[in-house]
Amino acid sequence: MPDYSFFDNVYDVARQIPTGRVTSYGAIARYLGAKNSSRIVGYAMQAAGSAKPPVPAHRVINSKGILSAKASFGGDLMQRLLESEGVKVKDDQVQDFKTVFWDPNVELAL
DNA sequence: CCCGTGACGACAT
DNA sequence: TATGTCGCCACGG
Repeated sequence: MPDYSFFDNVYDVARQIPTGRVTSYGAIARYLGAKNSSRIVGYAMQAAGSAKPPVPAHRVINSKGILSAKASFGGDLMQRLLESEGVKVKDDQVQDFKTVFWDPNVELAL
């Protein structure tokens, strides 16, 4: 087994995001007990492309519900993936964000 | 070991 | 309300 690190915790939570739902970096960070390390979560997601099994990084966005990572996916790929799962996106902003929002602190109800 | 980087978040103006 | 700045901490070089 590889060397586990904070990234692995992030990936583990991200993989539990149900289809058609999204969550925020801060929510994951908070779930991991590092609410002030929201940036680290985003940093981890950037490397998620090399993670296995693959992580649905397109379901992880910022607390504003904005596709801040869209640029990293390339073009409108991220938006298309979300819409493909039933998440409506308008101008890089998730519609009904509070409705599709999936909070690990609540759903996983530790 | 020290420095720079970053897909964020909260607060200050 | 909108824009700008600071803090935060893991990872790589």
